[in-house]
Amino acid sequence: MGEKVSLDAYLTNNPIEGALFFLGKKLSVKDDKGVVSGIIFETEAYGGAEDKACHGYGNRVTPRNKTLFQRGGIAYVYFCYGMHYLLNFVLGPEGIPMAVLIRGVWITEGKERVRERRKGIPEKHWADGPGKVTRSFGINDSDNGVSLIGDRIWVEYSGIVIPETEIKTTARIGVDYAEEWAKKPLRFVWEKK
DNA sequence: CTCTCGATTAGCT
DNA sequence: GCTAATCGAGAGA
Repeated sequence: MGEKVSLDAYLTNNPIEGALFFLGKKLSVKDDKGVVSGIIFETEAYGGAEDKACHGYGNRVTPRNKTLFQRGGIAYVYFCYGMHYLLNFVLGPEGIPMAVLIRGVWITEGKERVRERRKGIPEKHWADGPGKVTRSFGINDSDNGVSLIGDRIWVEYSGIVIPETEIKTTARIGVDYAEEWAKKPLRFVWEKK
């Protein structure tokens, strides 16, 4: 079992640094039936207040996004498209809206549990999208604001060091409305060779 | 109060 | 590649 990622890693004020940092790390979520874990392979960087694709754009605080303005090290979970929960890791000091969207995870532990939750879906597609990640891990709005260094959700060092050549950088997905921010290269995918 | 649309997914053509 | 599914947040009246 790897060392748990401590609070310091979440307090960066650079969302790109955060998004790259969490690639290759191991995410775990525990409930009364056990633990599901997996390696994060796709992330996107959001924030701060200038990012038109970020829910905290212009420092606009609303009931939904207030978690995003809290200090890093907690989960920002929100409901989207009427049917999906999306998981983010909040970054930075209090007052600055920054986060990493967790878009893809390779499930490594608790597979029986995920097989049940993702019934009928091939393993390859269990968690290869942000809404699929939350379904595989059983995350919902009750996890909004939960610590990422706690007993429910946590992240560990996996021992993996990803060669820079295996990290693909692209524009973020689904943010076409964000004008010039829609095209910025803030999505990071580990394409394992 | 009303209306629009979204940090998506799965299934079909 | 195309689109139905599905509903709450947020903005404006």
